[in-house]
Amino acid sequence: MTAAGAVAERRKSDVQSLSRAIAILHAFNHQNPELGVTEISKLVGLHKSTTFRLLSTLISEGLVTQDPESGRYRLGLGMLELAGRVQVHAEVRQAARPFMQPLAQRLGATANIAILDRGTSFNIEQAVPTGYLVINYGWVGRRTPLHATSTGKILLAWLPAAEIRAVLSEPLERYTPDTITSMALLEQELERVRAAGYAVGREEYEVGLNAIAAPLRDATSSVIAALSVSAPAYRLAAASFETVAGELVAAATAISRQLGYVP
Amino acid sequence: MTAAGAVAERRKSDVQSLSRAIAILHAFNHQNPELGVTEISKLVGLHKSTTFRLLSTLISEGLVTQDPESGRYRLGLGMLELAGRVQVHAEVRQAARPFMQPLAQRLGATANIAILDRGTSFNIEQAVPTGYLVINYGWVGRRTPLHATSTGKILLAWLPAAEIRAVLSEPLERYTPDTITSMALLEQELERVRAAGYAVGREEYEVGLNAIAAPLRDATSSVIAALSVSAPAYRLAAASFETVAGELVAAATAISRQLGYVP
DNA sequence: AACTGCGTTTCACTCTACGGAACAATTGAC
DNA sequence: GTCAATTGTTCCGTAGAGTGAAACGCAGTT
Repeated sequence: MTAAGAVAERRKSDVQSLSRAIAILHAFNHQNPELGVTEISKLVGLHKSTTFRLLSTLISEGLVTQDPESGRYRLGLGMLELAGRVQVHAEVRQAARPFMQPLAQRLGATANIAILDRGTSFNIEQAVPTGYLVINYGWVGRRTPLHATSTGKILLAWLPAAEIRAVLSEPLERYTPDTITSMALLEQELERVRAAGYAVGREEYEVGLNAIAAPLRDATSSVIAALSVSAPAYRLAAASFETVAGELVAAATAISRQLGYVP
Repeated sequence: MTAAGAVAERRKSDVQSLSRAIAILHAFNHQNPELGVTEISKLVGLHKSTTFRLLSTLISEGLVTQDPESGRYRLGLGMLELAGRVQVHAEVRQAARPFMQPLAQRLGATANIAILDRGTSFNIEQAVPTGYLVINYGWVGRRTPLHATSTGKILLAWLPAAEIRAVLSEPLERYTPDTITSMALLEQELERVRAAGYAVGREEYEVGLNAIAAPLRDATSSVIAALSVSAPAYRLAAASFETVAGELVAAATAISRQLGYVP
């Protein structure tokens, strides 16, 4: 495992300076939204001078901005501009959108859509309910571990057994006391998910956060994404899991139909 | 004016390969969400071989994906991942968010927040009403011209006269028959905006699309962003402008208060 | 079958990106 | 107040990384 943010091992066909620049971009995360040149150069493992030159270029292209007072760096608006043009899984997002806000509103929970990408559950769409102070905003673009989230379980459950093991090659990391860290237990859990048609996450990724997820299927009946609702445990309590799951599965099925799925 | 997507003139301190790679990223836009190597190389003005190498690197870093069948390229999920970490104007976005969806819902219009960036009105946040088929989704990250949009007028109106002229150095482009293309008329319009406290866009950017915008102010009373609602002209008709503006200004004031503004 | 387009690979050359060193400007310690 | 240790930034000679011409294999047309 390479250090977080460090420039990855270079494939010889790759353009070095570009790989390094992207490593710099990845140095900015939710813990470090603002960094200095020296700080970045240490994180990424580059010479200070090289880091500075790459940063300067990123600035003149708008992908990074510099605070004029502190001199520190942040990701810039150009990033948003480019992200708005991402069309990946546009069909799913478009089909799901009309259903998500009403679902979130009625359940008083944050609704998310996640897909399987590079061995993680990747959130591509979100809707939040209005009128609540405690909501999980800003999950679009975030990756979450497959074994510790309800969406992850959905994305795993209908995969061929061989692929499941391939995806979970690394040991299952523990995030909370309730995280499933044993492969055997996880396989039992996935079996339950397949039988029930939905997955539950009981404070397995963050303490105090519960979630339920259901599969989104396309015309070939394959599971292509997971629709989830999540909320603080006191609002999405274990007692209500079954009724919430009913509504969630109904919404997921409606979206799947839009995608050509015939039950 | 350089051709759209073409690699900009290079500042000698910039890292060439990186600037070129970002030019490639910008070749993907809403008209061209999917491109081939040759196509990109022509758009950006680079050798096909160079384009290919840069694209390969962008792929291995996740910023671009390639359709395995067609072999064509698109922007990848890594773009979303990085965009989710953009913290620019986070205070405004956070303060505005709780007000936007309800506002959008009650008015049956799309709500947007835009800031002034690089001589354009840049959308940084959006909320859409549920229950409508015709809505303008996906405007986050989009730039719109200052002289042809309601948000643009707001962002201009309270700027020092010198800065207004600096920002509008280029001739005012026409987008629809109703676009204001004369500087004199625009200045009259801005005077009206200052007097009324809100701005109107009457099919000046897209035919059939109306919008109203109001200023968001911070603790120093400066206008830092614009809050707008927009909808098809038949839903947001001229007759309702005044009442809608009332609600909009009320919401904008409430958000401004969150930002420390004291009226 | 020849042709034209595509995405991809190879390779020798040269220009470009690199990193050591020095810069001015802050910051913090004493 | 001074000194030392940072910071972000600039300069420059060198080496190696990135470049672009050419050719590749493969589809789809003509």
